[in-house]
Formats: sequence, C-alpha cells, structure tokens
Amino acid sequence: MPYPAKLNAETILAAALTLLRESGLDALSMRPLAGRLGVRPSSLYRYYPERDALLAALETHATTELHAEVQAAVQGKDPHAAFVAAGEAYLGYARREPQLYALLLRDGQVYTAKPGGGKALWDEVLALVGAVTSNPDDTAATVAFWSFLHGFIALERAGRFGPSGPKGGFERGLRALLRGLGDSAAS
Amino acid sequence: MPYPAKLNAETILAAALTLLRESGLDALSMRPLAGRLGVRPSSLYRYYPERDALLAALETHATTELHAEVQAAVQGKDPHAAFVAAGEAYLGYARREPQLYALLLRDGQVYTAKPGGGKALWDEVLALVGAVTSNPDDTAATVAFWSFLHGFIALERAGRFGPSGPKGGFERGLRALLRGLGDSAAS
DNA sequence: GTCTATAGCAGGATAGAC
DNA sequence: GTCTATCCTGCTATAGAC
Repeated sequence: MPYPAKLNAETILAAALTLLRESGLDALSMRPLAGRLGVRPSSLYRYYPERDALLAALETHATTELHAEVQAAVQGKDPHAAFVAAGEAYLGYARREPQLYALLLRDGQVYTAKPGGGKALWDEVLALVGAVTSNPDDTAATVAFWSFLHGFIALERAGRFGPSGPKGGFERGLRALLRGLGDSAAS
Repeated sequence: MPYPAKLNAETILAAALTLLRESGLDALSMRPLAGRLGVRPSSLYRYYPERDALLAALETHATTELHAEVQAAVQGKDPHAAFVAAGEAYLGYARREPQLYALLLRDGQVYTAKPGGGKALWDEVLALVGAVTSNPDDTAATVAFWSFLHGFIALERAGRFGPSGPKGGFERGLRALLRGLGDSAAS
C-alpha cells in the first residue's frame, strides 16, 4: 500500500543503520543495502548521490544521539559529578553503539568541521571540564579528558585489555583525571 | 649483480615499509608493492604466502621498535620521570611513524596475543606504572595510562583537535594522571 | 625463482529503458 | 521512481610455462 514511493531518504537511512550495526562499516555497501530494501542498487543513488553522502547522514545521526545522551547525563549535576557522568555516558554510548561510534572516529580520515558536526558536544564538554578546573576555556584539560575516553573505548574495542578486561581502569582513570586536573593542579 | 635472488623476505619487507609510510595501509597491496620492486605480483607469494603474512611481519617490526624506544627512554630514571618519559617516547614514535603505529592498533580487528606481540611492552609499562602507584601489579592504572596515550594519538591523528591543536593537552593529561594515580590516590 | 595469464570476487557508479 | 544492463577499477591468489 505504499502510494508515495517505495524508497525515501529516511527508509534508506534506517536500513543502513541496521546493516551497519549488524555487519560493520565495510559491509555497508550499496548492493546488500539495496537487497535488504528489496530494491536495485542503482535506485539508491536517487536519494544519496554517492556512498559518502549516506555515511555523512549516519555520522550526523550518531553525533546527535551521542550529544543528547551526554547532555542528559550531565543535567543538573555539580561539576565533579557531571565530569564523571559525562565520561560514563560517553562510554555507554560507545559500548551500546560500537559501529556508530567507530564511524565517528574511524581512522584514516581527517576531520573537517561540518555544520552538524561534533562542535556542540565539544563545547559542552569544554564548559563541563572548565567548571572542574575553574578555567572556563580549558582546552588542554578537555583534550586530556577526551583523549582518555576515546583511548579507553578504542583499546577495549580492539580487545587490547586481554581476557581479564580493563579491571576498573576506566573508573580509575576518570577519577585520577578529575583529581589531577582540578583546581590545585591548575599551575 | 645480485647473484643470490632478486627478491628475499627482507627486501620485500623494506619496500612494504616504504610503501606503507608513503601511502598508508590501504595502498599497501601486492600489485604496487611488486611494481616498486620491479617484479610481478605473483613472485611475492613465494616469500609471503598471503598479504596478512606481510602485515604480520610489519607489525612485529613496529612492535619491536616501539618497545625499544620506550625502554631506552625510561632507562635509569626514577618512577615519576620514567612515567613521563615513557609517555613522551610512545607519543614520539606514533608521531614519527604514524602508519606503523596505526597498523598496530588499527580498528576493526580483534587482538590476539602473539609470540612477538605487545606483551613485553605491556609488562614494561605495568612495572613502570606500578612504581608510581606503589602497586607492582596495577592493571587499572596501566589501563588508564595507556588509554590516555592512545586516545591522544588517535584524536590528534584524526585532526580532532582542530587547527589550534591540542594546546598542551598531552603534557597536561600526563601530569594529571601522574598526580591522580599516585600513592595517595590508591584508595 | 620469476614469469604470463587468468580466475574470481567485490565494490562504486552511470545510461537509458520502462 | 525503479529497473536492466553494464562499465570500470581494484584486489587476492593460483596454475603452469620458462
């Protein structure tokens, strides 16, 4: 009973999301995607003129979700609690949506700021970290915080912590940074 | 005047290294590699039965170099200085050999411990961190340290710190961790 | 030990019929 | 708006001649 069209940008995006989650970025190619939609590969190009356009849409989706979750986790908390909650929310998203997170920070491509990009999230974290270090524009501390978060996620995902796992390394690092970056350490 | 053979495993490895450095992992394929060696692609298979064997050799090479550099940097230093020196040496290697470092921790593949793998480096760092936290087997603190290092490298390489750069975020994080992970924080 | 030749696969993308 | 039919490029890998 579809009397608009069989396809539209949103339907394709949803199918792409599913395929990405199930099989990863490499498997997200036009042919299987079309197959899942009961359509021929060439039909997709009417909505996304190239594969990269589809990836860009997925990135925007992921960025928005991640930002929303961090924002919600931080809401109404004092600086120290917000710092910890932001880290946990960030990690939580990356664990729940590993392929989407990996898409945002896949290696081998240089980042270029885009309208719907990660700038908003960065600014949020910058403010949040600033509240802890008593320096409203503490880029260095934010860089350190984000580096730790992303590194932990990447290593965990790559299985580098071995069968025994990270053994509380995340909480440990988070609290160490909170302590080490704080006021008295501003120097 | 080559009267042994035109090719051998080492020569191929050296050419692969050059190609990897110049053009990245994706561009490291059998055809261009053979081309650079003045040889037909199929000839390479006598020395490396598959592409993965070549990559494994490159990984071993990189792991060895990285370990040696960290080891040299740490030599004879007291715990705090060694902690900082190890971080700087690790970063230095990753910056000097970005493609080799990326090879070691490329995403999308699960790590499985191998004979020449990163275990030795891990143990070295574990001991080094243990000397700082007064806990000889402090996995959690080592995880935190490594996460920060790797995350910083990955984000920097991806251009995520923007045109202004990390603004001292590396030194800041390193010192924050040193402080935050230290004795009094052992809790 | 290196060659020619080729099989086999997968991918992005386009022209033009319907 | 979706289809059929292709084109093109790139890759790993193998068989068998020389």
